[in-house]
Order: sequence, then structure tokens, then C-alpha cells
Amino acid sequence: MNELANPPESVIEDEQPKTLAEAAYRQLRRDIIEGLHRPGDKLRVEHLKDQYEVGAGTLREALQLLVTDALVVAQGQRGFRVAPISLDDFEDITRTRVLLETSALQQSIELGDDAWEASVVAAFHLLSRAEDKLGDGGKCSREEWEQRNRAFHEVLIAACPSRWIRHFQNILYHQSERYRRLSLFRQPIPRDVHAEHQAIVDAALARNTAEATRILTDHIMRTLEAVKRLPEELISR
Amino acid sequence: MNELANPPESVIEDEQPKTLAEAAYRQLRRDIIEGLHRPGDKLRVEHLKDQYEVGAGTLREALQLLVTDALVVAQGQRGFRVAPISLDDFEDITRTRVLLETSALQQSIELGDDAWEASVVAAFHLLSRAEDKLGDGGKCSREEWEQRNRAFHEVLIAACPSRWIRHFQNILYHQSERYRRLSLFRQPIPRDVHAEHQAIVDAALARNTAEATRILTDHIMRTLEAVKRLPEELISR
DNA sequence: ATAGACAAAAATCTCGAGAAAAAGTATTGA
DNA sequence: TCAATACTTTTTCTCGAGATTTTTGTCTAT
Repeated sequence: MNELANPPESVIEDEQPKTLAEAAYRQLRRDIIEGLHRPGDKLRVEHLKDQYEVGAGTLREALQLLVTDALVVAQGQRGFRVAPISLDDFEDITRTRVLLETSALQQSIELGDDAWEASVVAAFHLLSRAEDKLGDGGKCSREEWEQRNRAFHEVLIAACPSRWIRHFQNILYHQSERYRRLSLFRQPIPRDVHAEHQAIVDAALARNTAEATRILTDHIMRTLEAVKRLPEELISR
Repeated sequence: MNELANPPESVIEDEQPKTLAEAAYRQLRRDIIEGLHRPGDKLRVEHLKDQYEVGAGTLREALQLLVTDALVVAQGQRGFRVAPISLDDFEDITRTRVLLETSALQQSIELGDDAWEASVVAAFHLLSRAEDKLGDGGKCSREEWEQRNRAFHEVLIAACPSRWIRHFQNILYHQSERYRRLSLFRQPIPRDVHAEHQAIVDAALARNTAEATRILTDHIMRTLEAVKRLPEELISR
């Protein structure tokens, strides 16, 4: 009678888009994160509706969805813009991410069962393979690596029972993805990210909460440092 | 040339609505929080567009905005529903709120200047007055009290420089407002909320971070306990 | 009586055009 | 030369109607 059994967790990439608006939304989000539409750019519905091959109202809805992710800002009667970026903003994103993600990791370590451990190991393996192929010579796209990196971080906190923390973490991850692209653009994997991930997995499986959160914090904060070292004009508007 | 000077902080109640869609959004949000549209209810565009006197597309946009606040969930090709409520959800909301709000309060206490102290005292005064009038015999609506209570909690963490924490906290506050209504419905101010607020203000002004966060945590968690004591049928779907 | 399938009804999703607002351009006067 | 005003163009916002999809209702066969 009451079919609220499986409420759609959130608007995450679960299945394929069931509506044109959602399809446009995903494509737009990708293009924004990729930097095709640059921070601060105006997003004119009249132009974009042709580019994405949907009606004006539909594209409007897609833009509204992006506001939810804070990748787009809507200004009263003056249309939409790509959310601006700044170093302050990224520092904020990073610190907030640390706050949420360490809390989630703590609970995940505390509550995770065998299946969780297995999924962590699996995700780490996939990520490692992507790194191998990436260094090997373009046998694997950075696209693929990003996807697996995201999956790894997601699985790590998957045993945290708080939907809200996971929801917010998800938003922040997408945000920081924009900045991380900038960083990777210059220095194609500068730090020994692999070792950091390995250390996190080890500590997590050993149920060493303090150690795991410490490493995770360093891991996340290091990306901030990397971006801080970028030439300023990249993070201008 | 680049007029990004004042990016619209977020979609909070700052000015009056500049667009029909936003007007409908606010009215709808109010009605959902008030419980006029109950958790789990289907929100049929065809019906609601008459009720709120806007076109179908416009109402659609309003609903999309509510998805951002997680007060409404959109299901693929099957329309919109009022976000369901549950005790587990409220527990999650509360704990996440504690995590964010205590962190924000710490920073606020650390960084707040004289102006911040003044605004805290002012907000507390307004809230106290509302409580007086409320107990006095309906000289002040619970509407008013809710508004000032929200303002108080907002001002308390206003000196926290993290926009993201404040943004998330705002979402969670609106969420918990739905539950708090249920609680207040039965027990018209059961606990000595005033004393708790007073204690928070004292500790904050004394820059006693540990004490302030401790009290704030208790304060927030107590609402959870109150809701837990409610008859189950109120939190059914 | 229950289950399945087919048909009718309702609701959602989508589109393009018209009204309102903002931005841009040119003209005029000091 | 500059400022202010009026006009033009662009863009956003809004609405109602049509196309798809989901849901409801009915009928038949096992």
C-alpha cells in the first residue's frame, strides 16, 4: 500500500537518466566540472538549449538541479552563472570535507562488517590498477581514475549510517573535483597518492581509528596545499 | 567589468521573492514545514498549480527548489513527494547538526569580535521577549518564536567563516524544524529552553569553548529525546 | 477467487511562443 | 568630453497545449 520502501537515496549517479532534464543535468555537470563552462560564466538558457538539444524549460530545470549541487548559482531575475571559485572557497570546502569525512570514517570503521572490508579492498584494487595503467601510458583515462578515486572515498565511508553526512560529503566531493582538475592539469600525479591510499586502507582494516583519520586528514589537506601552489590566474574568477 | 562582487550567499530568506517561482517555493516550504502537506504525500503539479496560482512549469521549478532543501524528493518519472520523516532520520539530522554546529560555534567563539558579541546578546534578548509574551497568553505567535529561535542559533555561529558549514547547518535546521513542530504541538515548551540558551550565551561570551559546545550539544540532543517520547503514529510515514 | 492482460484515465514531462525584465546602444544636451 | 535619457536588443520568466509514461480499472481465463 505504502510504496516508500526504496526512497531514491539522493540524486546521485545510480541508474541512467530517466528524464531529459536529468540527462542535460548530468552532461552540464560534467562540462562544468571539466571546466568547459568556466567559473563565473553566464549560462544563457537560449544558447544552451540548442547546445544540449532540449527545450528552454527543460534546460532551466537542469540548471536548477545544479543549484542543488552548488555548482551553479541563480540570481533573482538575472539568470544563472557557474559558481565562482576561489582559494578561500576551496580551503573552506577542504576543511569542511575533513570534518565530515573523518567523522564518517570513524563510524565506518566502528560499524563496518566483513562485506565493508571486502568492498574497501576491492575499490582500492581498482584504483591501483587505474594508477598503473595511467602511468603506463594512457591505457586508462584520467576520467576513469577520477571515477575510481571517487568510488574509493565513497566506499571508505559507506558503513557510516548517517545519510546526511554522506549526502553533504558527496556535494563537497564534487565541488573539490573542480579544483583538483586544475591541480592535476599541471602536475600529473605529483604526490605519492597511492601510498597514502594504501596507508588509509591498512589503518581502516586494522580498525585503527585514530591513525586512519589522521592519514585521511593529511591526504585531503595535501590537495589543498597543491592547489595553493598553483599560479593565481588559474583560480582567478 | 566583472560584477561578481556580491554573489548571492545562498537561497536563504533575505529579501522578498523576485520571481513567481520563488514566491511559490516559500509558500510551499512553509506549508510543508507546518505540516499542511504531510510527509510522504504526493505533490501533484496539476492540483497544486491552481492552489498556488501559478503555471505548471513555474510550480515545477518551485518543487525543484524544495528538492535542494531536501524537503521534497523527486522520483524519476513519477513526480514529487514530500520527503518522508522517521525517527532514524531525525536522529541522523540531530547528530549531524551537533557535529556541524559545535564546530561552527568553536570557530565563532574563537574569531567573533565585539559586534558578534553584541548581535548574540541582541538575538538572545529578542528570543527571551518572545518567550515572555508566549507564556503571557498568546501575545506572540509560535511563528514568531520559531523565527527568533532560528535567528539566535544563526547569529551564534555567524562568526564562523565557513560558508559551507553554515549552509549545511541551515538545511538541517529547516529539516529539524519539521520535527520540532510535532514536539511543540504536544508539550508547549516543556523544558527550560530559556535557561539553556542563557547558559550558551554566558559560555560563549566568556569564550569558554568547551563549556559552550557541551551545553549546545545537550541543548540540541534534548530535542531529539523529546521527539523520541512522542507517540509513534505522529512520526509514522 | 486469483492472476494476467488489455484498455482507459491521470499525471508527468516537454516544447515553443508571448510577456516582463535587464542589458546594451545611440542620441541629445550641457 | 561627459552624463543622462530614450530606444533597441537580448535574455529571462511565465503560460498553456501536446506527447509519453505511469497508474487505475475492467475483463477474461485458469
